[in-house]
Amino acid sequence: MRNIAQDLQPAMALLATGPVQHFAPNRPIYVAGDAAEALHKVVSGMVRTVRFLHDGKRQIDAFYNSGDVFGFERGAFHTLSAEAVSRCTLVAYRHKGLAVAMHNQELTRQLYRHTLDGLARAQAHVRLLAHGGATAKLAGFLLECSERSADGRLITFGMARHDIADYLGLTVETVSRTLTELRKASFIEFVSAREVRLKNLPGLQVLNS
Amino acid sequence: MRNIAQDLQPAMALLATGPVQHFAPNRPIYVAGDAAEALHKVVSGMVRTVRFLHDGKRQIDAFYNSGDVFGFERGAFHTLSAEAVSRCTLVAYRHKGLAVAMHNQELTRQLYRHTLDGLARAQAHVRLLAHGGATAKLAGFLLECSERSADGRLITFGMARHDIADYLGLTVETVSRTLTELRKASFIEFVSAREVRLKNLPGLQVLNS
DNA sequence: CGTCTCTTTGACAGCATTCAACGTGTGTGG
DNA sequence: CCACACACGTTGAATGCTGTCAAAGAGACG
Repeated sequence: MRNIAQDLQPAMALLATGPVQHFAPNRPIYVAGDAAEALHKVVSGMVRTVRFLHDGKRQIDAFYNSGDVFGFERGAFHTLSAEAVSRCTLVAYRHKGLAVAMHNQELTRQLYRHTLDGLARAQAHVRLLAHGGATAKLAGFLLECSERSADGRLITFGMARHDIADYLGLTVETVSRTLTELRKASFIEFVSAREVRLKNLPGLQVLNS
Repeated sequence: MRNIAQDLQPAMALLATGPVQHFAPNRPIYVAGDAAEALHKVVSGMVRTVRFLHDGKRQIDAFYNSGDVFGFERGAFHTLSAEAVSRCTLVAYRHKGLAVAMHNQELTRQLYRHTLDGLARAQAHVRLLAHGGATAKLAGFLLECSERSADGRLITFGMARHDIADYLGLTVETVSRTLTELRKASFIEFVSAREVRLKNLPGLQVLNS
């Protein structure tokens, strides 16, 4: 059975590249309310999309790594802010150019595929958030990181504990505590505070289920 | 009684449509793992997309009302199941037809827009789930229902308490308790168990923030 | 070497879940 | 028309987990 998404060729360049941008850690890329003039593709480093709540709390909608495209909006303005997590470089694809590119069927399909990626990502995030316990959430988060890592068993966090907490709807303390519990139970092993070795993938999948 | 063809006019009028389908409450529309052969548009009634967890628990990914399109998948198979909440009628758009339709720029644009709608919906859901308390979640849910209701102050739930609970990552008991608290605090008023009048919209927005 | 941020750990209070029981409504068959 | 069954909804009490407040340890960088 063929599906439109299957026809898309991920290997091809999305578009003729726009301006290349560099950002230092924690620098804003765009802010909620800004005009949404372009999509952004991560060339290197890591990006987070963020929502700031009225009570001062922060919520992370997604993390983006090399190859990921972000900045999709339904309307003319950004509903989220985007920030550099680590030092990173991006390429911008302006919507003006995209409108023209819609004549090109291949590019249209790639754009569609990246949107579907974002949708799948958001749905996976919902699954993570709705399914109860802190242990389950962390296990799920580790597995998510694992899938995006070169070595599936060695994860290098690009982000701080605080970022993980705001992504999972937990507090920093709970994240820290739960990670140590996972370590004590031999599910994981710390190389450093930001590097984790997964010692029991099946076990983590059970915790996550 | 409206003519089905009328509902199709604004979106994808030129597409070859599959048969119109009718479903009784709680009947499956498709199941996770099925081949994703078509998108579905709700003509009338309400649909939920569902994820069944290994421990027997259930999670609702989204609710869809008249005019909404669902069934977007990144791969060739459905990752979620879809079920009728109420008695409902749908129209299917097969991917075969869509692939041909990608030549038509206007249809492509509409398809893209519906995907963005799904993305925005999922992001709003993430926001709801991550932002703490049961009261905040219910307030957010009521506001979400309000925006989709003809009369913004009178909501008619199509779904059971159990569905609301699985959508918000809560238990039925907590949903029930929290709704009565909101009633006692005069934020809402029950016409019946499935009909609520919102008496304090600004107040609910504060609770939700 | 000192300062700052990040991370970890502890104690306690608060809130959601769990288990249990009781109302409520709806539809079916007698 | 009534009675009953069954699914849905509400309420109560106790447990357990996460948030909060507080403080100390660990790295990074000048």
